[in-house]
Formats: sequence, C-alpha cells, structure tokens
Amino acid sequence: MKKVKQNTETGRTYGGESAADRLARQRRQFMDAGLELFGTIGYRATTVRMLCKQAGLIDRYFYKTFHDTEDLLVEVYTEAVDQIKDKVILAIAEAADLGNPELQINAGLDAFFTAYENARVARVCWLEVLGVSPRIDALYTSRIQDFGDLLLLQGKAIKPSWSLPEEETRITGIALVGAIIQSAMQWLLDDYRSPRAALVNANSRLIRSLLESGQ
Amino acid sequence: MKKVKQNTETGRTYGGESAADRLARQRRQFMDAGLELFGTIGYRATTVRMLCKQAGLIDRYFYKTFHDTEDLLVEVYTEAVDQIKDKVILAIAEAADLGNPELQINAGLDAFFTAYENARVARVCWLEVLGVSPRIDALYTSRIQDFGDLLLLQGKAIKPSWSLPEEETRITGIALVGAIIQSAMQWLLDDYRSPRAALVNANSRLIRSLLESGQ
DNA sequence: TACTTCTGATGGCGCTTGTCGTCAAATAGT
DNA sequence: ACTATTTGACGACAAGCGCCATCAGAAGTA
Repeated sequence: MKKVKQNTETGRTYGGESAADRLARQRRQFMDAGLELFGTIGYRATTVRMLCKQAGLIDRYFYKTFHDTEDLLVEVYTEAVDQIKDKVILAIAEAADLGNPELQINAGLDAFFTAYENARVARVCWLEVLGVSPRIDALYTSRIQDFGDLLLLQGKAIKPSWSLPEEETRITGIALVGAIIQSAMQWLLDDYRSPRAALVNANSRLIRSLLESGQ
Repeated sequence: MKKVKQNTETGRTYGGESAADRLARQRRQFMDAGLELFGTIGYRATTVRMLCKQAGLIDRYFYKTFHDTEDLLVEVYTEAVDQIKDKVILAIAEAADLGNPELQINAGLDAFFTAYENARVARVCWLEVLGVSPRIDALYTSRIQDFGDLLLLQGKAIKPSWSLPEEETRITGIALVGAIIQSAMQWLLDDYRSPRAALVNANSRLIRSLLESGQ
C-alpha cells in the first residue's frame, strides 16, 4: 500500500519547477496542441496520441489534467472566445472617447474580425464545436447569447430610445451575431479573400440600419 | 471466371421489383436512415453498421450505392437543402400575388422556419455538415451563397433602387442568411421554445430596415 | 425440374482507438 | 550515497471500426 500521490501539494520540484508549475506548463502545452490540431485537421480527427506528440508529452499527463479530448476542446474553445470577447469590449471602450457611435461599432467589428483572422481559432470556434455533444452545444449557445447581449447593450448605449418587442429582443441580438459570424465563416472558408474592411462595413451598415429604423 | 455483374441493366427482377427499382428503394432507405441517425446521434457517431441496421439492409447494398458515410451525408444534406429552398421559393412566389413586399418576405421566412421545425433536418444542415472535410465545406459555402443570392435578388425585386458597394453586396447577402440561420439554430438548440412568429418578425424587421436605409 | 441470381446472416481480417502497466534513466530530498 | 519521486519510451489489451468472404435459402428463369 504505497502512496502514489502526486498532488499539486504533495509533489516535489523537478527540473527546477514546482509540482504546480509543471502541471500548469503541461496544461498550456496541451492547450496549444489542441488549438493547433483542432484548428487544422479538426476535432474528430484528433487523437490523444497526436495531442501528446504535438505537445511533446506523454498520455499520462494528458489524463492527469483532462478527462477527454472533448474536455480539452471545451477549454480551448472557452479560452479563445473569452479572449476575443475581451478584445472586442476593449476596442469598443477605447473608441468611446471619439464620441461617434458609428466609429464605436466599427471598432468592435474590426477587433472581432482581426481576432478571427487566426484560422485555427476561427475553425475551432465555428466549425469544430458544433454538434459534438449536448454539453458543448449548451456552451456554444450560451456564448452566442453573451455576444448577442453585448450587441444589444451597445445598441441601447448608442441609441437609448431603441426598443423592440419583448420576445424579439433576444432573437434580434442573436440574429445580428449570426450575421457577423456567418460572413466571417464564409471569409474563413474562402481563404480570407475579401478585405477585412468590407466585412466591417457590411455588418456595420446592417447594425446601423436596424438602429435607425427601429425607433 | 464467372460474371458477377449486377448492374442496373443486367439485373433481373426480384420480389416484384426491377433491379433499378431495388437500387432506388435501397438508396431511399439509406437516405432515411442517414437523416435519422445524422440528425439524432450525429454524423461522427454514426457507423456503417448502424446505418444498415436502421435501414434494414446489409452493408453490401450500402457500398453498392455510397462510397462512404461522408458520401451519404453529402446526399442527405443536399436533398434537405434543395427541398427547403424549393419551399421558400414557392412561398415567396405565392405571396407575390398579394402585392405587399413585407408579406412576401414574411412568407419566405415562415416557410424557412417551418421547414426547419424538423429537428433532424436542422441538425444535419447546421451542426453536422460543418468541419467534416474540405469537400463538404465547399458544398456548404456554395449553398449558403445560393441562399444569400436568393435574398439579394428578392430585395432588388422589392426595391429596385436598392444598391450596395460592389464588394459588400455578396457579404451582405451572406450576413442576412447568417442572421436567419443563427436565430434558427439557437431556436433548435433551445428546443423550439420561442413561437415561430417571433423568429419571422425579428428577421423580417432586420431585412426591411436594411432595405429602407440603403437607398 | 435444373440452374442462376439475389438476399440476409454470420464471422473474420487488419487497423486504430483509448487506456493502462512496465521499466530504465533522470532528478530531488536526506 | 541512498531512497523516493518523476519522467519518457515502449508495449499490450479489449473494443470498435470499415470492409470483405462465405453460405444457406429464397426468388426468378429456362
């Protein structure tokens, strides 16, 4: 009955790293490997062996941090979406100083499309997470909803008089997010052929026209 | 060296069916099985064995008609999308008699959302086809583009003076399709909780506001 | 009736997968 | 120096996969 513990707390240092540091580094290596593989060959084609080879680690350390490849997908997706949401919020906030609502919308959209010029991130966020499991479906819908709410909030901020029928508000926010995502998705699948400004302008016009009409 | 031919032409009748009839029936059985399984447990979880069990046939007949499960997915997806596109076009054409552009838009949207109240179809068209292979990605983008063009054409028909910068026209069409799809997707993943009319109205407003503003 | 074609059932082949165990070498604590 | 922990390399295992071959019986054909 030997203790086989290798907890974060009981573990000793190795290679100049504490147990916690090693765990964190391994996690990061697997996250990077996940983004790389999920974003290129795709989630369903990615195996544990491949992830380990890409990360330069062995499977024991994968199972120590993640339960599944699905588990890893959840974390890679969440990290990517959260980072992009932060960038968009930051861009909108910075543009607020200009006092021009249109420039604010454009700044947010530009930050969004710029972030998704990383094809791996784009592929994971839009092509790979869909239809994997009910758990991930729920995660996806919640993130889309978040973005929709952000858009609605921004719309209200720009034009306080703007209002829609109760039941259609949420749907409209989601629809706007869908417009942005779909154009970005086609952009990705078309090897980013159009200039980013065209994407920004087309979606900006769509949002502005809705804000102007619905008074 | 026996001839093992069982071509459509050389085959004889069996069970009261000609060789061509049998092939067509088997194909239909596999198409139905494909929609059922792809639309419930998902494409990546579906195996040839399952499809055969669901279709009530054995694998020999699967390989006679399809090369892959991916092959079957392509055909199931194409059939579904084509049928829905036909329904939408028909609904728009029928509403043309009323002479009211708004009613025409609503009729098309209502036909669209009605068709996608079939969760299996919706799941195949939006959650399962994405990120499977470059071949299917290309098929998907082309169908989205088709729908976008249909929308732009309809917009021009309703308001001939409507025009956008060259490069942003296609993108705008895709964005509108994205708005419709995303709201429908969230509808699906939310177990169709909202009334269909809310979806129709929210998207109709979005389209009309764009038509009105862009003059 | 004899012969050929078609069908469903069954099992097997080679391969890949997730997962676990073993073992020698490297490192750290005492 | 001695012991315990950590590491990477390697192999093994059952399970499931696509795919193919075989075989008895049903259904047509002559």
